[in-house]
Amino acid sequence: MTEPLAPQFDFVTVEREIYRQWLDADLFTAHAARSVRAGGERQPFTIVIPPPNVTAVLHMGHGLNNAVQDVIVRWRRMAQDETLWVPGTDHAGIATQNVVERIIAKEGKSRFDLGRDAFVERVTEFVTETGGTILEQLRAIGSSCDWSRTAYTFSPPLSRAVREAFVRLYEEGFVYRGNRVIHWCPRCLTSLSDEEAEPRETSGRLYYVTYRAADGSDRSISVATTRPETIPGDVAVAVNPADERYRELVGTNVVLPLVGIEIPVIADDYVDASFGTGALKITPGHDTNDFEVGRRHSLPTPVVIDETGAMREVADARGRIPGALLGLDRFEARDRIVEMLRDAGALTKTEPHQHNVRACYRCETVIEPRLSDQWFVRMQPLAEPALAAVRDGKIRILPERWEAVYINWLEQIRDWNISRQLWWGHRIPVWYCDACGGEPIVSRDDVSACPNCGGAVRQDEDVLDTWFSSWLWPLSTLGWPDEGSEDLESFYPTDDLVTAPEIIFFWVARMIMAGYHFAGRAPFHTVYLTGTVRDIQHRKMSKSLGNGIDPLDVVHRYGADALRYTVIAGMGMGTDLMLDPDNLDASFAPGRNFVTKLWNIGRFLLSSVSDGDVIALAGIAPERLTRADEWILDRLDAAIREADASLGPARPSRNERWASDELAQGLRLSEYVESARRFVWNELADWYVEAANARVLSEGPARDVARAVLVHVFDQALRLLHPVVPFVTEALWQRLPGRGRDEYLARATWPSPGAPRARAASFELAREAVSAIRQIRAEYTVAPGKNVEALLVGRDDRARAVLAEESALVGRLARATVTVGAQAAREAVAHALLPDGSEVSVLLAGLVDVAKECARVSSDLAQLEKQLGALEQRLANESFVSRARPDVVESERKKLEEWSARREQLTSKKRALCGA
RNA sequence: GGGCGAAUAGCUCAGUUGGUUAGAGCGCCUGCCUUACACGCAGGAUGUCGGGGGUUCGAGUCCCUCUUCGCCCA
Repeated sequence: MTEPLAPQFDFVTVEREIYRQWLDADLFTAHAARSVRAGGERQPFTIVIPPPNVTAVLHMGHGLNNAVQDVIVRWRRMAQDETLWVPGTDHAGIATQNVVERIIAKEGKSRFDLGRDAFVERVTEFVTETGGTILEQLRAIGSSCDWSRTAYTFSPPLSRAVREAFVRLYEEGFVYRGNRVIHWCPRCLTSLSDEEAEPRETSGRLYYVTYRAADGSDRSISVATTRPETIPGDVAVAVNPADERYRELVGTNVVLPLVGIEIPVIADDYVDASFGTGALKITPGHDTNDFEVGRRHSLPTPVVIDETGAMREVADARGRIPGALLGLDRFEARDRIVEMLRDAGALTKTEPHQHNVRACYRCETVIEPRLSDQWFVRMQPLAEPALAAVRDGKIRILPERWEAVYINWLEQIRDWNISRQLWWGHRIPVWYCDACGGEPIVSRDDVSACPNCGGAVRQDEDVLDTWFSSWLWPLSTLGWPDEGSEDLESFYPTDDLVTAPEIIFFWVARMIMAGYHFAGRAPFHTVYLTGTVRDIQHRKMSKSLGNGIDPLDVVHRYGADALRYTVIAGMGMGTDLMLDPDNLDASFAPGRNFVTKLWNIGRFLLSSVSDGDVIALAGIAPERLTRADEWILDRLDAAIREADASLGPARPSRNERWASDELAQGLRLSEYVESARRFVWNELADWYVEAANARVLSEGPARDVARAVLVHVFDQALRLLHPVVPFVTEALWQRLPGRGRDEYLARATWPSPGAPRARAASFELAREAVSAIRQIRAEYTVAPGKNVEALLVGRDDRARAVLAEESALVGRLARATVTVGAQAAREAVAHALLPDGSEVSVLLAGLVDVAKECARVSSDLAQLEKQLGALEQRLANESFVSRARPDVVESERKKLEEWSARREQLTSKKRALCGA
């Protein structure tokens, strides 16, 4: 009927072919009209992708993150939700600009040589040519995104959303222009947000500098600083008001060394009396904290370092920089000023000092805090609903421990600097009229003339922080600000957000704020934070360390399914994933082995049912099922239940709020995978396929039943596994008997468990008998091909009946000729006692070693005695019996009964074998 | 300096509200190329659950403390 399957799963060909089929059948496109929110029949389920940078190429982090999303999305699609996974990319302002600047630097040019328009044109070209590579790569790992909805943060519709958000926030008073000390990258020549200026542990030096009193007395005050080059910008020396040492100096003036200017000694609580000398130099132009102190004391704010990091009298700083320092880079200036201070006798000592220095998150250049005009968003009012959402269980963060981090940050949130002195990004929609010099004109539409005087206007030179477009992503990709957008109505709020913990502040928290502010609702109900991919030494994989693994390399070697299986099965919730870049075979063995196993099961199973029709299981009368059939159907149901329990619930059962018992449930992907794996491998392949084989190969009605069960169970198993290994399951499923041409597993219904099966449990006795015989065979190293004789003695009538009915099966699986008797054999045999008390004896002519058997029984008995002793003691304990839960006591009593019976059996066996 | 978390088999990790003899994958040992699968089959070994103290009839699980490691914020 069908061609036999290839001996090896040709994933290269098959994966390409299957993905093309999915696209041709348009399986990933969501239909807004089908969502219940738009009057349709289906629950919507939506994930928006964390948009990778438009210039990015796929790395393991993406591989992991998108595998997780695809598992969830495919599960919900099969569960018949109207499922939408929105793909897209981020224009990544600073990152992309840096990439293109590096390219033109090779041509010997800077962006200033090209000019703004030509540079932006150049970046646009670059992005058009190379951008979107990563989206192609996502297909190679099987991502089932709705490609018809591919979004880009710099596209016209999303740019419109950005403008709308900015203007609305301005109108509402949340956006303002402020003159503040911000983080400045002297290489990128832009300001950065608090989050973009990342702390780096650095070994520096602490310099102790003496500031002499201005009254000519010999009094002085020594300050400790890590940045002596900022001394020319000092406006005060601050001490703690409670600090006795300096009390009498407060209110007097000291002289700024090398500069000669007089500055006051002030008292401020900010100063930590225990750090350094307890006296702090205050440089409001170049330190955020000092800026606040300066403001409290109405001090001036001289700026002595320019935008490139060079010493210059930039503002309010006339006469402050000694000639020898003028024009020097800040680090050269540091060395120079240290020498000068030493020469002047003002440097009392230096000592090594570990501290955190902020660095640009894009180029690692040390940040220079700098006073400048920037646009800010007032965050505290926006943070309140975002804080409440997590506290009230409208949004859950998994693993839960990240909730504390989120809450902690939001509780002390600071205003967000959103302007960047870059060229690549959304230009700030603010215009200035120099003629009338009035209020800035903030507008949704481009402004060409001043609305007041009709004069010329110029647009603000700055662009917006990339994250100012990212925080709108769940809204803007669905059509916001167009309130009538079908997608917005049908798919917003979305469901899960899957991302890395590093961007909780950059992105996750801000999206929640934007969701509440602009749409009045949380953008999603679940935040799932993945772990980090690390190498064998637990170092984060990174380009610079060269310890990365290219996911596409893995796809070429072992297939996308193997990659997906390995990362999903290997990553518990929130735990890091360790992979060895130098040993891909070992790292991806779990996935590769499993996919191969699945393929081989399919190959065997499909070839054995390929001739003639297979009856649907529903057409088989229940009484025709064997005990093995019922057992595997029962195990299947158990696997389905476990998978459901590990994955779900998909959404809060009550509207928009998680019940406390649901808060931490679900999305345990590794547990789901393990349930499905165990079923397919350890139950279906290891037992049922072996057990059913004889019937499948036979002629007659038993064959029909076995085939029906086999096909049904495999069909369901493939459904269960499809989200994690979509390609191989789709390829096998389409070959199952009775499949039509245009049926796809990707759209098949998710399995649901059936009613309990009474006889299923009794099959365990047969399995235990087989295992017991196999164990004896292994212990006596009986050649695998050699048949043995085994006698099974049931503990009671029921066990005897089961063993009698299954004796042929037991014999076949254990390579034994099985007799079911009423009494244990007396000859020299190897014995085993099954958990229920039934006995197995294997006759081994000439092989049985009585001493060995005696030793085995004795050790079993000793073990049992020990446990039984503990049990008896527990039950003899009055307070246990009276205080433990009754069901616990009951089960302990039952156990005592069983174990005692077992002890009797073992004791009599021991007597027979060991003599005495 | 403030906050959070982790420590369970050689490695990576499960172990839900305290209640069977603490599990899985990989690795390891023994025997098998038994015509679906050696990327496999059968069997096996391995844990004072980081140390100490406490609560409890009962602790890997709860509390305190110490040690080590990690993360976030300053």
